[in-house]
Amino acid sequence: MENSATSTPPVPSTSDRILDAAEDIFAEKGYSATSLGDVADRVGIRSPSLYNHFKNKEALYEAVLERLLADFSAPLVELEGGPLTSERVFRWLETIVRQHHGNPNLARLLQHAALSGGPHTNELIDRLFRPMFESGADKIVGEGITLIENTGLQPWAVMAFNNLVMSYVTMAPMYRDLLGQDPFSEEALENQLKLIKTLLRAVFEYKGDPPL
Amino acid sequence: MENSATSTPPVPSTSDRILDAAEDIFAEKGYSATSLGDVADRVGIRSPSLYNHFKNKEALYEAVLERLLADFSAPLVELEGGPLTSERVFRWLETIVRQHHGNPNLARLLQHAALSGGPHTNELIDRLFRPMFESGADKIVGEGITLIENTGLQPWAVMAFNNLVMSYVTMAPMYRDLLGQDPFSEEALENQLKLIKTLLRAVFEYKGDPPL
DNA sequence: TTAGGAGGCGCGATTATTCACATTGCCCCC
DNA sequence: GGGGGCAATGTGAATAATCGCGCCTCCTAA
Repeated sequence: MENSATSTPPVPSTSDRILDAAEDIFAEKGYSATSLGDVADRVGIRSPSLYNHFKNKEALYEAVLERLLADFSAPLVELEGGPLTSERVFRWLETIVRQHHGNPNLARLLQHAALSGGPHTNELIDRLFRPMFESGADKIVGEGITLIENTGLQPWAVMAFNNLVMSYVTMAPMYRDLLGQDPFSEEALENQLKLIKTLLRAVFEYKGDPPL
Repeated sequence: MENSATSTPPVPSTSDRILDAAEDIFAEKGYSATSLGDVADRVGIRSPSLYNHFKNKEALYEAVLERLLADFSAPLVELEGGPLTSERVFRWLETIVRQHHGNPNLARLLQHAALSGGPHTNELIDRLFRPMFESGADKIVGEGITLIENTGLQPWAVMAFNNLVMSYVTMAPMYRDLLGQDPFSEEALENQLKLIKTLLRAVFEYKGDPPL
């Protein structure tokens, strides 16, 4: 009871510290290039001690995935249901942007999985993206969105906006180099939100098919 | 002289076959997770034989990068210079889309580099993206593009459209699963081009800042 | 006293790299 | 034309490092 509700950081357990370290390293190097020695080093223990907390490397990876998926799913459920106004869509995108901005590791892990495979890749894709195509997110209609409605590009557009958000964090070093700004600063967040908002607005307001 | 100009495939040299195999595997697994044994296996030789053609693993990686950069730079130089009309911008984007569609390996390698580092990462970023910010591609003005002009988001928009293109191929497995279509089919290419064209048109025509 | 958790040791597999060696094709000179 | 180098290119064996992982011992807190 000495560390349950005393101060703000409640002294994370060893298991949690292992999860934290593993998440960072898996996200950086991908599953197969990650060595348990590196994970143990960051925690400050020896690699055989990891086996007191997780069955093996794959189980550790699985636990990392599970925790990330839980963290990212939570704030999105409250946005489900109800009519899909343009404002709702933007709030949904803004939530996702802020999530990935706060913790880039899920996007990085997913990108590694998409490139190289690794355990549970299909399950990861399923649990992250199926909801978007089932709970109505692909039915963005009712406000006169000419862009998507009659071109059959709805799912493509959904994927595109998602990629826009996720590739921003997986390509963070590029942004750092080329824009000369910490891509995870508050200022950069605002810029990305402004751009996405503008793009989204352009899409919602765009009508017709004038000659290019 | 017996195989100089006989048939269409001019019997690639061993070095070229090594480059082909290495490119695929580096692009899939990234630098550190790629084993020279895998490369040699795909070529059909033993791994020590690789050292007859390349000094070491890093030199092989370097050669792969060099060849890819040369291939991708070539079709883009002819689009440089001249006034930046919306049509030019779209043709430029279309060229990039078709390039990455034809060979996804550069995008994949760059994504690995952005995530995990590896040799020559900074040089790779430089040579791929600096031209876009120097030769005038960031000065998309003159047609009344309200979106970009006065918001300071120009480079952000350039990066966004690039990410749109590149993340499509790095996320190809996702597209295959979720859209139920081979992401590298002609049909998928047309869909992606249509979406990008539409987005770009929306951006070019969008003016003003009505309330969201 | 007891059980959980950390460390030390080490096995077996894989990796990049080196080296000694076999084989091949080619040029040159007798 | 035959044969002696010779460079190019392949091979298997060997090395040192690293990896995942199992085993066993010891410490310590309840």
